[in-house]
Amino acid sequence: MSSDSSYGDPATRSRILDAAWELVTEQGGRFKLSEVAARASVSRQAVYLHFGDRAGLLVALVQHMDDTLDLGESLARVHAAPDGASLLEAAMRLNTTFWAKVFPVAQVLEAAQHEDEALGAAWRDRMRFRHATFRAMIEALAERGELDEDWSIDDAAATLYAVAHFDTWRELVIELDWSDDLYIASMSRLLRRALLRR
Amino acid sequence: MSSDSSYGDPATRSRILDAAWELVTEQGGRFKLSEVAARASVSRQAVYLHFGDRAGLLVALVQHMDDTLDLGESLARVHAAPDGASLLEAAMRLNTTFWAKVFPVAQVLEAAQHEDEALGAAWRDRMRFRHATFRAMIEALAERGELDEDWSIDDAAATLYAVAHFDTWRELVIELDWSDDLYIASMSRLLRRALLRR
DNA sequence: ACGATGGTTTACACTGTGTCAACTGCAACC
DNA sequence: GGTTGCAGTTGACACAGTGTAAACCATCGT
Repeated sequence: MSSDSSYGDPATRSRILDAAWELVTEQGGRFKLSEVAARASVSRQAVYLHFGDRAGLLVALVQHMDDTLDLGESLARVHAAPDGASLLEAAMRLNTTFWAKVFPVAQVLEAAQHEDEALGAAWRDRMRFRHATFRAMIEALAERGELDEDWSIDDAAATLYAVAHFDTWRELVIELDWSDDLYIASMSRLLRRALLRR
Repeated sequence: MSSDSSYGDPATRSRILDAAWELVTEQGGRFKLSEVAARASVSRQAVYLHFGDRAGLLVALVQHMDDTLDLGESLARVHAAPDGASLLEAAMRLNTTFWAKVFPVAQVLEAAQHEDEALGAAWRDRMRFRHATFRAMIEALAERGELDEDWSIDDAAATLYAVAHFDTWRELVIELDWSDDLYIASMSRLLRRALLRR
């Protein structure tokens, strides 16, 4: 059972987490806990002491994902955009750098979320946070009168969130080998035309 | 290794496949081959004889996915739409019924595609087919002069494909609990405004 | 000197995958 | 009618990876 959330030396915990991150990046979901331990120069049991079990480690990885990326600052810059079109473009630029950084891990976590209760909850929680930030953007647009009246705030926010989600990015940038610029250009064109008042 | 593609009685093979489909629907990726065998009233070894290994079974499931859904007819109806807006709406209607049917299985397959070479190839192949059908729609729009000149055919097709992909649908309909109608309305509004000439 | 804390080492039980070999049941076929 | 061959069964086994348990060691604060 995914036990103790805080146990032992934080430094050790962090080394295990980093090792796990690397291994997931390299091998996807097939990584073994013994490998994680070896990579972190720690016994396999230390992993169990810190994270309880495999799922517990993955849950910790979800947190780690956001911690390494200080989104606060970047988001502030997005919100500073002068008009709707450039706000959407800035959002898509942040989006692609975000996914580029976390994508190997995000892929595994999203896949594994249905195998474990706690992991699913942690992942959904992060996604709710994302949804909220996109909603804030839509609200800003609406307040400035830039959101087209065809859209309700709820629907626009959800649509933006869903379209900016992981898989869409992965299909375009990874599978179809799009450049960041092409992704940013196409997605912001899509969103600008769809959401903004003409 | 994922051996013989054709061995033994097709009826037995089909029963195993159906059993696997059911179990994936119920339990996601956690299903055991022994359960599949039991459900199909067949020995566990029969599963190995027919599909080689776990991955081989999943690959067969990918095919099974499209076989059970005769898309040809539905696609013809979509293409019969009189104008761009109704074509996009019909496409999104087909899209939501399609994903609704296959989503538990698609979820597992998409997640597992990175664990196995052959499975990944099979899945990518199906997705390439999807991409091609969406591209055909964009080409039809372009020929009728309904595609806005802001878009190249390639970019429009890829964007449409990516936006209509599995995850976007899942986030909206499953996670946010949208109705089919709301999905269809929002997505076709998004696409109509973004892609069609004003 | 002492006990608590953080970690190691060794050992083991359990589950699910994949493989093997020997056997059965049932056709079709000369 | 016996032979051949295919489809599937049965039972046994090796192997990997997860998770648990107990005994042990090192170090630090008091």
